[in-house]
Amino acid sequence: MNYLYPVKEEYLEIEATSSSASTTYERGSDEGSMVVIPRPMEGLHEVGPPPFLTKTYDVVEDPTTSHIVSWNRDGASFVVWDPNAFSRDLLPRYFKHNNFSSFVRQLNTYIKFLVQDSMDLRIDEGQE
Amino acid sequence: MNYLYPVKEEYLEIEATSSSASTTYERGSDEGSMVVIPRPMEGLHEVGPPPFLTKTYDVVEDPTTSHIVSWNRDGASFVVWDPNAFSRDLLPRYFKHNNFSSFVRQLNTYIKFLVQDSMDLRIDEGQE
Amino acid sequence: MNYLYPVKEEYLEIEATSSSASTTYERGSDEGSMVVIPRPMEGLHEVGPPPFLTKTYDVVEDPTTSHIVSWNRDGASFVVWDPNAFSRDLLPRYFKHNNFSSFVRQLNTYIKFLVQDSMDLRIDEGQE
DNA sequence: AGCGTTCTAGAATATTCGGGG
DNA sequence: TCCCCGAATATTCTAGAACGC
Repeated sequence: MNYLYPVKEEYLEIEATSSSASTTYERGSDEGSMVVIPRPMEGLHEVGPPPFLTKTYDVVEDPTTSHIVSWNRDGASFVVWDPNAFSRDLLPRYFKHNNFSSFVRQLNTYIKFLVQDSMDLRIDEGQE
Repeated sequence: MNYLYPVKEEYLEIEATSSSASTTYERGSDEGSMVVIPRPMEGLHEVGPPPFLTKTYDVVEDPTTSHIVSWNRDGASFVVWDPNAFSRDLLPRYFKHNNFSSFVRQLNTYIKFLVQDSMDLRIDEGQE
Repeated sequence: MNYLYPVKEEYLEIEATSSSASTTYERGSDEGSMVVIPRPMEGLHEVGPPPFLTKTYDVVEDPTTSHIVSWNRDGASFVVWDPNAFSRDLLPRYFKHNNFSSFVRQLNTYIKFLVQDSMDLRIDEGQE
């Protein structure tokens, strides 16, 4: 029922640099949401989740850049610890831009699809 | 009889200096797909796969040009590592043109025939 | 205010070894077309031509890259002498991609807006 | 009678910009 | 630039249509 878009497991290599404020984006409060949902075979034209979500998942998941962005302790949100490095170094690796606001615009676009039933969405400020 | 399952994914490096862009097309996961159907003599009008697919299979298979185009690691897709060389050097060997877009048009045409019952679809990215 | 009249024709030499294919796109026959509209201060929201058209005009105008793309002799069209170099080297300078097909898609999109009253349309072919 | 090649357009997602909470 | 959203343009992928052979 309330689940996130089915996401395929994919891993990419990344790296990063440093500094500044941080922002937290929340996802469903119910435990391990945004996990990979198995896809039934009968869906011929089943498509994966939107590229934006898989890319976002990938960049957050990447352990080599967890000092820039990572899942929160509860696993229900992710935190951008270093927006500058995130914009400058990480975004161009996944998207055709390096604007934090463009990333947020997409996030807001897909939140509505991710929110099922009663999912919360909240933005927190993180501290270095 | 799933020959090939080509699909849409293109990986681009903006700072291309010579030939950095690569394109991935998929095929069915079952091994040995896109084989030529044996034609018994009495079956005069039996036909093999469409010429486009056999040609595509041939060019992807050719080990001497694997630096330009080759099967992906998983064998479920093929990657055009060097679209420029692919268009310029390989397409004319098999087709009456050297336009990448014409090749893609044909790929899209045959996707519908290639899609069978329960094929998986997966996108991989190639790196230079 | 007919800026440009891009159109469809592609001339290809099959035996291309490095960069032999060329493509011609047309513009209106009236001189000085596709100029930037001057913006007076009071017209805060006055807009010039669509970014795509100004960028296209710029790249065609640039005398340092006329061996890759330039106006045709009659000035009514422009020719992409070297599509490979155009895609690889020039497109990324102006756009967020290096795909010739994406450029062509935009051209086709703006054709409808560029066509005015009774503009002539003519296709020329360029030779290396 | 398709099959191939070309040109153009539809559709979906992505990026930018600006306005209203 | 705090956050979210609508809208316009951009980029990608796929398909329609015309034409030739």
